[in-house]
Amino acid sequence: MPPETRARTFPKVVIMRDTDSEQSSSDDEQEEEHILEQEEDEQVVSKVKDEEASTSTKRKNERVPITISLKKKCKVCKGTGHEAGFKGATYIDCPMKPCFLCKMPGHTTMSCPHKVATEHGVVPAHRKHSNSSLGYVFERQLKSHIPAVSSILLYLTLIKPEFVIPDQVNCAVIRYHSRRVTCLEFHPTNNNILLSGDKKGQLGIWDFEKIHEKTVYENIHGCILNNMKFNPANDGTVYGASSDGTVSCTDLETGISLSLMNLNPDGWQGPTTWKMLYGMDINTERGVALIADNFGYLHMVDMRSNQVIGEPILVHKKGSKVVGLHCNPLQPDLLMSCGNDHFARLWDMRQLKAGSSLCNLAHKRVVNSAYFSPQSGSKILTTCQDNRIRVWDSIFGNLDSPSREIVHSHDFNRHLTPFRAEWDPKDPSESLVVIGRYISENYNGAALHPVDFIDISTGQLLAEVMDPNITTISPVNKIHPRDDILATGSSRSIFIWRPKDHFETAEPMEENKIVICGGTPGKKQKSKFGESDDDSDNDKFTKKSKKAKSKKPYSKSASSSYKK
DNA sequence: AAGTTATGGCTCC
DNA sequence: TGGAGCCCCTAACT
Repeated sequence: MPPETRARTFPKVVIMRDTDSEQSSSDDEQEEEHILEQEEDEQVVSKVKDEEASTSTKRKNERVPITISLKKKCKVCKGTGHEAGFKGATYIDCPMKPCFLCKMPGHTTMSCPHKVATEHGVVPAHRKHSNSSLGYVFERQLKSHIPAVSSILLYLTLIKPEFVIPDQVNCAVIRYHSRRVTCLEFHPTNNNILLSGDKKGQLGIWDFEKIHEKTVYENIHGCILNNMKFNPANDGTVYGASSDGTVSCTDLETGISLSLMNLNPDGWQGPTTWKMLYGMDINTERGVALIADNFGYLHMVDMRSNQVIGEPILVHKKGSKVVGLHCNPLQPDLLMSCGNDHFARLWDMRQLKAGSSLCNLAHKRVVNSAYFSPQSGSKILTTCQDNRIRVWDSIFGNLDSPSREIVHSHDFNRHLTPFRAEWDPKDPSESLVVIGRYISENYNGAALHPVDFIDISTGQLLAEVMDPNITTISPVNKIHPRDDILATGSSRSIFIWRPKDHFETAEPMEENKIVICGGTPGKKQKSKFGESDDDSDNDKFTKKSKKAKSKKPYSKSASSSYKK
């Protein structure tokens, strides 16, 4: 499928704004004065209009002293002469602050070299070939697992497959959850089932083919469901790690849940003692669930006996949150953790004790996620709050510094679920990655937050998918393990995306399927999504859009923009 | 319909 | 090492 070029409309707008803001922000004093004068003029005209039109001629001469107090004041730096904030759908940065995107001083987001980048800013690798301790420990074992795979992978990396980007919303459940979505997981064997967790601790199960088949289990956790994982031995149950300090094992059919671990048996004793669980993964070989808390500790639960194993192990700075755990897909004894101490760390499960990490990957800020590549397990992908995605091309190479740093806007507002770059598990070249974008784009006058597809071998932005109906930020994304499907969690809603092809080749003008759930309809969503809100009451949870017309926004134009 | 709130991390002392 | 105060693109509620 030939890649499309990006719609020209909004970069144009951006560039014009860009020029404006550049002038006002970076010119020398002389010019600045001139600009201020202009601004004052504008202000005065309106002021004069408002006040006394009759004396306007007389006032004209007194303009300068009056208007000084009317100068634009920046709400960010409180300085004068410029203003930060939205101008329509375009956000104008405060020029006194470092770039909001790349964090470097001297320019704003608008003029950032990493913005509107077909190639995001990429720091190239220094390719030293030193052997890490990890190499010694795991290389032989791991490599013996994948001799054929690795050579094929090398080949495929050189000859990249055509990426298939799910760029159009196929169906959605609006206001499905009562709080923002925190995690998504596709069912390991049933292609149509998507699980979702939310900030309240609820677990949603949705069959997105039979879109009305959806359930929410409300009583499994008391607050944020941070991570979910399926038990490979039994895909009828799912494990959950929650900020309520418990690990759950839930039967998907019945919703009956076991609590495998409770770190707060004595209830609430204040914030200094309350334990929360974040990172989680399953070590299949050992039959254990690994869970990490907000005090820096790793816990283990035996999945057969449902008993806690051993004592918690300090894996990150004491008192810091461990937000991510991942077992290597080919060598489950190789574990990676990441957290608020600005590190991602590699561990050997066979000798797991405080301070015994094989390797520590330094980051500038909190690491939201750290994943091994899904097929060979030999690459590492991390998402850090310094607005950079980091890639290590080989765990056997030099791990002192990443192979690439890709600048990408995901430095998140505290009220959002942390962004995590996620691999496409189907991509044999292990280079396609999806991540939601925090910063908005002016898209035909609307500020939208796209979901980005990035080629992490080059840093290239392959596609940015968006939909005029999704006005909220989409921090949670997951690519289907077998189908060309993207699932997005945005605020309380969930969206399923498929490639344009799907709509063209499927039965003509396939109906888009939108289910609107209960709760007070948000203003925005009401107008954007509903044909009307009326009949949502009869079918207290569900609603289906009836006409292709009403889904116009979904059917063309706005969904995607490819870059070559 | 402006104001409120839930919140996390960073910086500064 | 701990707490107060700050913070730039939230979203949903009153």
